[in-house]
Amino acid sequence: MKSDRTKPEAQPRVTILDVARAAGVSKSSVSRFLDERMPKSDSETAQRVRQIAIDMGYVRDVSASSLRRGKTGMIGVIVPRLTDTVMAMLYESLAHAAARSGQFTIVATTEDEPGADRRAADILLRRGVDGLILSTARHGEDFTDELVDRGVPFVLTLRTDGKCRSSVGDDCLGGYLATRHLIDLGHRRIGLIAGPNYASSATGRVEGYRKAMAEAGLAVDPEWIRSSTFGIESGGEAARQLMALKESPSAIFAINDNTAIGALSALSRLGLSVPNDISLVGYNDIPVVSHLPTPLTSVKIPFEQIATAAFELLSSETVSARERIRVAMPTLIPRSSSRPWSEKS
Amino acid sequence: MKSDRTKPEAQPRVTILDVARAAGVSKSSVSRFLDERMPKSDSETAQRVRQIAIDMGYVRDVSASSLRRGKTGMIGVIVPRLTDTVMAMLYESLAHAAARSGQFTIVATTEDEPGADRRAADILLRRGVDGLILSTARHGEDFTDELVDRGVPFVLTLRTDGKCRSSVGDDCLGGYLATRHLIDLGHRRIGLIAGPNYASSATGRVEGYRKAMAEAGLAVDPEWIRSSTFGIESGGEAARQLMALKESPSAIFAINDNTAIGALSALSRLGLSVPNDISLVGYNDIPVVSHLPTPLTSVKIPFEQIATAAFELLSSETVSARERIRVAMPTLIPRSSSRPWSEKS
DNA sequence: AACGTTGTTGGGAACGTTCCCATAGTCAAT
DNA sequence: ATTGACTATGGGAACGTTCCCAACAACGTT
Repeated sequence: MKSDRTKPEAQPRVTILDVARAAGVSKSSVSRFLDERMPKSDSETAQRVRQIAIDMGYVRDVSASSLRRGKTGMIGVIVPRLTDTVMAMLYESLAHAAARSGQFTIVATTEDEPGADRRAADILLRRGVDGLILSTARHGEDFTDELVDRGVPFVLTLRTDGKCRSSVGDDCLGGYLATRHLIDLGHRRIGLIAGPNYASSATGRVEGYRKAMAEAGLAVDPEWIRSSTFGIESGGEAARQLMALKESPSAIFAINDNTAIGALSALSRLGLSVPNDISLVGYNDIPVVSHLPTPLTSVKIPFEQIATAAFELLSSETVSARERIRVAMPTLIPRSSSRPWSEKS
Repeated sequence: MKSDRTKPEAQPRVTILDVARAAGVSKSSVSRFLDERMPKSDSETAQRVRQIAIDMGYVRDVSASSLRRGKTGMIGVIVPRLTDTVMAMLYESLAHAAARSGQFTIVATTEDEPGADRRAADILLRRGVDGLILSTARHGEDFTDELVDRGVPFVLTLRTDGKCRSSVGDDCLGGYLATRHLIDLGHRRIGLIAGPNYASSATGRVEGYRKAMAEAGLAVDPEWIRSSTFGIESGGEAARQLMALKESPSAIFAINDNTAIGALSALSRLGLSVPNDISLVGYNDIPVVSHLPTPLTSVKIPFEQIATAAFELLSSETVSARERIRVAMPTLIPRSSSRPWSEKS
């Protein structure tokens, strides 16, 4: 009970006034010298004052600064959940990008529930964020209109609505690359574990799939396309359905790594081997998939690049229609889960 | 180019003064009526003023409020990384717990690098957090002393240094349960993929392992214990080393699910089947492990409970020595990766 | 009727910073 | 020497809220 290792009394704060007094200049000057927004100012005194501030242990009070400036330097990020590694990767990249421009991100989650993004945005805006980055865009929702009306700067990422400023991966290309890879390996009957159709990331990849199939002159049986919720369980269910078809596919392209993992598990439980009996390709290249017993072929998304572009879009005053949606190129990473196929086997 | 869907001019803010004017009372009264910290106040006028505030779309300016109150209502959380699902689960639980007490969490990551927690704490403190929750405690580091000196309230979580306020899982019990489970199944030679010895979570589980082995009268060959970095790759390497022993183990307890996944992969590549040739138990019960081709037996940690306790510790003025370290009970979740063993096979 | 006790109210001064503006200083060109 | 055009400086007023305190009202007790 005697020496509780927390909470002695806090030291009194060193203010800009203390620094001013110590340096023999006015608070206004100190404020100017310490203003990170104007790069020049390195006169004789400026440097001296800055050094004194450091020596005295001065740290700017963000509350006071934000109050006066009308900006907090915080950007709100909305993701479905952080326990989805893809979203965690995105968020970490966004946090890095923010730090690079002297800003800071705070995050709120929606669990992918329909109305939750509005609530999340509200919480973040109450906290005083200067802008929002949303990865929860849904086709046919007017939530973004509300943000526009309120004058809140925002950018969509990973998923776009096709209208608002967005920084996304080229999902169509990614879907094409994945499917094309399987076609090149000799597969003809390729199943698709699609995503929910409210997400542009999912529909884009489906589009890429169709494009690759069409280009190869392969007809797509509608039965080959099964939707999912992006979840592992859901991917397993879709895989089971695909394998229950009279002419089951020899390869499956899963809309993301989660559904691919679910599929892997379901296939294994059906006594099917990946890649001997069936090839499998995922999407996102989350760390775990390269370390599975059968390392998964997947499509890598350049998150850092997407995050950087998102911040550029967020901070630019106006953006031409052409540049409103920034698209980053994905890369296919071939691994053991996909292998050549010949029809006779 | 014409209708850029972001940035019209922002509306002028509704202040407490506007509300006061509209309601015909003083700003002081409005401030009091809207103060969430005092629950009582529901006089006639109080309710009327509150309603007017809502109708006018008033939202409190956190910067001004924080400046005056000297508190921001933000708690900083430091984790190694969010792309580790365990840490993401922890953070989400902490975020929930914070929301329940009207607070908000912001997060910074360290990548588990030695000095990075100090930097992360600095960033968060500059942002004005009222306190810190650290999951990066290391044995034999004096970083926490610095926080104590500066008068910053903080709590350790998941990992403890044994001195400061902490909210952790009972790692010794968890390690015991996992090992005991394998012993009960008939295993006698049980390998351990330990963690880095700077983390109390890892050393606690090792302790539990030793306890269970000792209790069963089983000698522990030092060769059976391999350290790791908590990473997938590292778990695979440890598993390979274990299986290279002249008398290789019939079961492996991995310090966390990541190393278990790495082990699973390595074993599979050695042509060994889990659980037929060897049993495997992980720790943390991250979502993916229950959906692997061989669902993994794991130990579940009550994150919500740990998060709640962390906030209680953070906000309580004084804490008796006995209650300084709060310990939550883990639960073993048996799945297919562990099965009975008899020596003759 | 005078007294404390309790509760509610509004005026005004903080909180620490930034920004506007007026003043003073420097230099070059007239 | 006077003007003009800059640049560096400090005083003071914001920013929106909370908190202190004094004023007042309402009540029951002596």
